Amino acid sequence: MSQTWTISELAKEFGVTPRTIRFYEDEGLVTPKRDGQNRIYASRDRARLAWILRGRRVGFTLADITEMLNLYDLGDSRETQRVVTLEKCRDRLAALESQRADLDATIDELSSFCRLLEDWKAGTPLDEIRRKHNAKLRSVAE
Amino acid sequence: MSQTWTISELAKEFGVTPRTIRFYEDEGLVTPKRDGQNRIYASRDRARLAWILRGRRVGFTLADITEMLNLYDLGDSRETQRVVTLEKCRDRLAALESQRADLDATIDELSSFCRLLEDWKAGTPLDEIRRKHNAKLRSVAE
DNA sequence: GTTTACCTTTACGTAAACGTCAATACATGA
DNA sequence: TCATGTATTGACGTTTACGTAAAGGTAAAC
Repeated sequence: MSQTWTISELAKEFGVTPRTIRFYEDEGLVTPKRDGQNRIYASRDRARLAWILRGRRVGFTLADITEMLNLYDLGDSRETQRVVTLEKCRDRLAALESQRADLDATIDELSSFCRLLEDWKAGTPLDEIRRKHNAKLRSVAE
Repeated sequence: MSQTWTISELAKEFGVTPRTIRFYEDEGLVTPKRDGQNRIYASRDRARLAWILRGRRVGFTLADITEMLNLYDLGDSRETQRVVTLEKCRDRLAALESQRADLDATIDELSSFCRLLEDWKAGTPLDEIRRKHNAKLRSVAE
């Protein structure tokens, strides 16, 4: 038989509270089985939970995550339904990749500033540092 | 003299409402000059606004963004202060890069599913598709 | 001069994503 | 059997990030 988990085991593993997991259940994101009145989570629930939390970390709302999980849940093979799913899937991918561009730009800018701070540390005169680093930073920092 | 903008010009350009920009001012994220009682925004404000909105798009809270902008605002050259700033800056970068790993993983998984849908479209029998695509997807989708 | 079109402040409203009791059930070890 | 620990279901509270009137100032257009 395959492995199962209790709510607090998963909560501890993923660093969230049981309340959070129950909330996701209320929202229909996970659907654990029951042992009496206690919830028991199978590996599917665990995987979905991991997916939800990763989605949350990258800034998606639960509504977004719900939609993406629903994409996976497409069970039937109806052609039109599958085509719609594929479309939504591609839209989501486009959003994710646009977000990655934003993320890269943010990383670039912050690491530029980081290098400026490191140079400064070395005791270089201020105007030389200014010459070395572009004007993009100053436009934000004044 | 350098260019300036009104609140609604910036709102329109960045696709937010004036209310949002005023809110950011309340939070101390932008500090426009005044012409009488009307706000006038310089290029510094504009750049900061762009930074804020990009940070928002990648999932940071305004508190996070405030902290990052404060890093830039370091004006004095006190050594200990600068070292602390550099540390925070590196912490932020680590967070951003960890977030990018999450994002990449999400993109990978979603594009895998996308390819599965495309294969299915081609009319391949179901069990062949299952063989072709790994078990990772099924663990979420059942 | 008054309508139109913006701007302003103040203040209460709201949706999302949980936190935090409170009251209760159930198993288990002392 | 009684306490301890963990589970449950409501139900209300909280924070974030603005939305949405309400009530008014100012300046150009008609």
